[in-house]
Amino acid sequence: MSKEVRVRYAPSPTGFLHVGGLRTALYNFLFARKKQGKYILRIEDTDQARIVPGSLENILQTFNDFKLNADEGPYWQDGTQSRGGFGPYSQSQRLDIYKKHAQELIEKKAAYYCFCNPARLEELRKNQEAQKLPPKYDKQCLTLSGPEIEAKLRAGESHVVRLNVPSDQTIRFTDVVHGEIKISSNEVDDQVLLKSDGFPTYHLASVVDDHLMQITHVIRGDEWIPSTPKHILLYSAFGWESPQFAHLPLLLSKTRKKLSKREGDVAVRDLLEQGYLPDALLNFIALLGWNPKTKDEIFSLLDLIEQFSLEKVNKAGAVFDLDKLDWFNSVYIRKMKPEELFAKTLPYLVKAEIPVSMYPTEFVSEILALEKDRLRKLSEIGERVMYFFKDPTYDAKLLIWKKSDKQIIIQNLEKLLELLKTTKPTEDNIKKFISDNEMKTGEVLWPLRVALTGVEASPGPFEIMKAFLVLPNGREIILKRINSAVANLYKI
RNA sequence: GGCCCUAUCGUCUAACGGUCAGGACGCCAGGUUUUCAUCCUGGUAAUCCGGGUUCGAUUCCCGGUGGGGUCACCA
Repeated sequence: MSKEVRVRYAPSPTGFLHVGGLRTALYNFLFARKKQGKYILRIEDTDQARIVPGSLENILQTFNDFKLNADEGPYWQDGTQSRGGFGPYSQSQRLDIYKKHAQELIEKKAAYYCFCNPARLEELRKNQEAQKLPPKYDKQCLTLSGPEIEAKLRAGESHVVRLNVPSDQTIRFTDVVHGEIKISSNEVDDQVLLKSDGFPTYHLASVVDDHLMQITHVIRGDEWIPSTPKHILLYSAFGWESPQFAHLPLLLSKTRKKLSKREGDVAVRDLLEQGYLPDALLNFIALLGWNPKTKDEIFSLLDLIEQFSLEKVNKAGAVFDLDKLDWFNSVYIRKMKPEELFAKTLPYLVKAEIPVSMYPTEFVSEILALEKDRLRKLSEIGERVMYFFKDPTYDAKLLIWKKSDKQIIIQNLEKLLELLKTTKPTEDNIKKFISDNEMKTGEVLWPLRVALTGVEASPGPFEIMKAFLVLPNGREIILKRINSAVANLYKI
């Protein structure tokens, strides 16, 4: 019986969640669910200067939107409280734990006090760069004697605690996705573990927490590979067993650079605001760097859990391509139930300043049903349906179908107006009218559609009229628009 | 620059060492439609290069090249 799988996603509250972070969280979540283990959310707020107020709430809100809720971690919308038996889950509330462990490392000679000031470190680095050497701390403070250290500490000198990296060792670990990775310890810097403000750096905090929280698999981005040796060193200094590491291929921008918060459109919140559906985004993102080797590509969260395995994660970075996301999104929009489409689209109609509340629900539902197959993002809805709410303005030449004759178009529309005085504008009636008068369908339906919409591409005229007829004054609107089309035609 | 990771269509990717190198998005063409979208048909397009190993390399090994990441008292 192997022990329970425990994984974590550990964001720092320094800004909005971006798609790379979302994917890392998703893989952690999927792996935990697949293995019937626990998914833990831990907040890495050890850099006081970089904390952005409100970003924690924002991150929690975003996960909630995706239904990627953690089994343990801070409560949603309340980062100060924890649930789960390994809390607190915010590192800023675990300072004494890190201090204690740093102390332990010092006693074991695996770490040491360093009193060097920033100016000296800066100079050291400059010299090394000038000599084309890799910048590393020179272990000067390691030569300090016990009494010297005592005196400095008593005098309250500012200090940090550094990892004492041994020389000439090969540090190796087996990565679940990359296989064996090895690095010479000579490449590893004496990393600061405890900062002068008493806060730990990522390296100390994450190793201590991962151990204390009994994390079995560390699933994180590839950018962490170079610092993993430091973590391995820490685990062995403490005498702890290392968790399994799985480093995920990076998500790249179109320019093949690591996706960063500074680049537009990668903030998950922005994508949601543009009307990408959480399920579509999750589906798309899941397939970036992993795939279940099936023919189908449409997966619900449940499907993903069932299919997921770390062994199928690829090694090379993947470009985040909006085109394919658009396609996924349109697939998910088409699958939506009418009520759901209505609810999710409403905010976008309001944003487009369409006075939805002044119209019958049935009317709005009707027009949404018409646009459903055509939408790629919910944010497009406003401009697409505007003609239902506002008489269109358009170039009258658009009314003339292909190379047909203007006079014929005018004639046809006038005859149609005559008919509609006494007949309902339904598909059956108009089709009968067209065949009775031996008209070319294009010479009636095209101008009719343009008269109603003013645009080159839209749903068909019958469907549009059917929607209008839901309105008490629908018939008048239809007649008015045809009339004005005829008037416009006379002017050209 | 050092170190590390990586390499199949434009993009996401599939292929026990033996396939006409497959699928999806995009794009193009055709069909359906008054138009658009949906839907259906078809098409376009890839194994980075050079050495090995092997009867046989996309696949294994080495080198090169390209790309990326990382070198903080940030994560």
